[in-house]
Amino acid sequence: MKEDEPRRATFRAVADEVRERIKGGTYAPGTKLPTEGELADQIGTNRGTAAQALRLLASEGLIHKSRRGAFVHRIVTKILRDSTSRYVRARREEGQARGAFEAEIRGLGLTPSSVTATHHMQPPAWVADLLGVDANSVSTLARVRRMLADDVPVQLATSYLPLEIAAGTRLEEIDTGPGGSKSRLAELGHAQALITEEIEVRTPTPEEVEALDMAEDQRVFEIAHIGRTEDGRAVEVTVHVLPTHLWRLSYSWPLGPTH
Amino acid sequence: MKEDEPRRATFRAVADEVRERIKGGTYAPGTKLPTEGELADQIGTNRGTAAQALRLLASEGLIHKSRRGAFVHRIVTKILRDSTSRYVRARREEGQARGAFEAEIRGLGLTPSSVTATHHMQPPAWVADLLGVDANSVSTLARVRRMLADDVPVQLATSYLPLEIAAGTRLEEIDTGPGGSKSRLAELGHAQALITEEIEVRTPTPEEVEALDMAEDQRVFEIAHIGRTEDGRAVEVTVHVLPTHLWRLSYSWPLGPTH
DNA sequence: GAGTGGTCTAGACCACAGA
DNA sequence: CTGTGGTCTAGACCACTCG
Repeated sequence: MKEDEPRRATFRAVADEVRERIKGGTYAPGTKLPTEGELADQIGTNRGTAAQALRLLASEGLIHKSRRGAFVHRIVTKILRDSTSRYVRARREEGQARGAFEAEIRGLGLTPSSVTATHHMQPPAWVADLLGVDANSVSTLARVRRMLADDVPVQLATSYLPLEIAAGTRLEEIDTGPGGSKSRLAELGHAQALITEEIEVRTPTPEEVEALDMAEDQRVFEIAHIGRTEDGRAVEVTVHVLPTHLWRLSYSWPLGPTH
Repeated sequence: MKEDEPRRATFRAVADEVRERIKGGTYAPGTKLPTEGELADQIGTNRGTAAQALRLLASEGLIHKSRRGAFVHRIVTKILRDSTSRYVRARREEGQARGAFEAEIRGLGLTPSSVTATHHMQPPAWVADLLGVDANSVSTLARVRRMLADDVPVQLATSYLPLEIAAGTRLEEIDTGPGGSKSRLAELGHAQALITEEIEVRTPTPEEVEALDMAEDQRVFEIAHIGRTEDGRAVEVTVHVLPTHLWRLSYSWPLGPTH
């Protein structure tokens, strides 16, 4: 025998077991799981090991822990963010007013909601650099959104727009109207022609843990979305933060001749 | 006082401290860190807590643990994978022969290398479905690659090509020649016109933990890359697996009129 | 006040790698 | 053989939430 299995650690085996039950439907979404103590008794180990198993599942986003106990996460499927088509007008109108996000959530049979706030603020240095505005003064309008699906927070997004463009326009209002901010920018003479998105995965900040109701050892996508006009000037920078266990991202593009 | 800080857990504080030293350069890449026992003594706690701190850093990909101790990871920067431009001919030739990957790694001053193998194999069901081949027989050519940067494994990729297209061609060979498999497919009358990439983040499988030399609680990007011809037929499916702590992804695309 | 998870302590045994 | 991390045990105290 060439392969001697190194023995599956107890906490991993327990996690595997519970994971199967969740994916198999034995534990439905929203169900309360056994407490750490109960689980420890059931599997004949101590609380520390049971806790380790649950922590593993929580870090994967399968379960949600609170002071009241551990529960199967209410959203088990992944939401698709089709980045390429979500800014196309026809697509945005499918889901009505608030745009691409609503369509994405309704597509799963969930109910979207969101809270938006706007501020005038000093932008992060890298954003100021991109937008060509002053990094040391209040030079941008920030549109901050928190989005939910069936009351589960699923995304945070902050858009930065140069105040010299956005000040006093409908972009300052909570509802930017049909087509959203991209349409308003276009009307103001700043139609976007090229989009770039850069994606990283990292651990959430304490604020994100709070706002997205997640565990510190989960991960988020940080998507830096940059909109540029025909002449190459960046007129919008949006930072999207999404728990990785809730989303799939999709991109499509045409490929020119390869030879 | 409205905000009473809930006290930073010891293991998090220790992790913060070590993280700072790594990012600040006090601990250079490749340096050996204190052992769990030493660390515990230094901070006046026990081994379990020190281990918890190091485990946190390892899960972030900042350090690498082995039986010989914990070391600062040899690659601290993130490698940029510019998905949109990496398949453009001009870009691929910058880095020479093996294509986009070489350019990405050399751009960071690292030395790329890779190992490739090819097999005839039965494809996963979803791949068979996309390619329109039989899921229950040996219907695809699989090109399996393991890529390294300065001897650190950084990516696994498996390409599936329909055997009816690839059998007996240069696509079966280890080196597919200038321009890579996309160019060979084009020469065979299957030029790709539309690319789709779908991205998820998940925990690595045991095989990936082994092949990528990572910890079980780190994360990988799984990128499903699909190449379609002008008439919409999928002729190539490649699954890329990349540790999230080593890569940034970038996509760009033109935006049509928004109003 | 009782239940629950978050964290810490102070031990223990094991497998594996290097000397 | 020795040092190291991987894991487990069996306790403990705390803060928060609920009834």
